[in-house]
Amino acid sequence: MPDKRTYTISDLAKEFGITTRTIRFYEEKGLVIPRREGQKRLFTPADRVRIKLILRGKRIGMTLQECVDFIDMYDPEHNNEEQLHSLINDVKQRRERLLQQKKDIDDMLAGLDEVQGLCEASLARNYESLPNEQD
Amino acid sequence: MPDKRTYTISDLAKEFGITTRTIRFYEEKGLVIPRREGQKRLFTPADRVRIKLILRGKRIGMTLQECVDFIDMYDPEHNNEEQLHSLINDVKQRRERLLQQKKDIDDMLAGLDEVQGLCEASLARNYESLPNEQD
DNA sequence: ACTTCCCTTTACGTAAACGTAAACTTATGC
DNA sequence: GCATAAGTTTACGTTTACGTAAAGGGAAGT
Repeated sequence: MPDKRTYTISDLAKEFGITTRTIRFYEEKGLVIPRREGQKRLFTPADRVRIKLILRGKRIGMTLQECVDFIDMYDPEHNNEEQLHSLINDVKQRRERLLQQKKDIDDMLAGLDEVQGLCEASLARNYESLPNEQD
Repeated sequence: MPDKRTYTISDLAKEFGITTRTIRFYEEKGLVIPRREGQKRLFTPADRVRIKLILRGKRIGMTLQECVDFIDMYDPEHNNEEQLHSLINDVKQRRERLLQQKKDIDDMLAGLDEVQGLCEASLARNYESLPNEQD
């Protein structure tokens, strides 16, 4: 049977390290649509996943709208051939951008290695020129 | 001899696909400090590289300030041991974040593959059910 | 001299993504 | 019965990263 668990707003806020305000803001934007129990919001596991995906997108610099667009590629509202080709095209562009980002990251990681190397070398030189127990 | 080439603001704007306003904004923020010839800005290759690095940082969602901080890790203002250790620590945290981002990207790429697969399968099914020349 | 560019400064405007405060309701513990 | 905690709505504030005029200077072409 399907997962019937529900979450309160602060459950999710705590889990993801965001504020309740943020989650309400996402609802305002239509990013999540929790049910209500009286006035209180009740989030489903599906909502939870959406938030997770949004935060993932944000980590690599996507706007909220881009996050939504990305997520929406999954649930198929693509009935006709036209839409399918369009979607494939979107996928292609997304992929290229992601690959560029990956390249950027690798370049930066290489930079970090270099910096760290210089630092450690500099520290080693310091110790060398200082008296130690073997003296 | 060092590269003595210079660039105008629109040279760089064109090269990087940004507006002159953006470059002036970066100067306002101290991100680049071009020389002046009269009133006009003259950018050096070093400025050009800085802009390039800034744009790279932005592509993976860094703020301008984070870009600057990142770039500044290269030119060593780290004299004493204290600063060196601090810098190494920064490097460590940066690296972890970059690795997380890389993981996020790989997850998304996998998602894209899946979506594309579904699209193509759907398209294939369409052709299957349509009359063709062999009929 | 006049237009056409490219450059400049100053300054107000804007979209995104929340932060923050105020004012109020609803269940829970003591 | 009253405080405390967690929830709610409404609404104005804030930061970042520029966009977009407005108003003008200086050189180059015709």
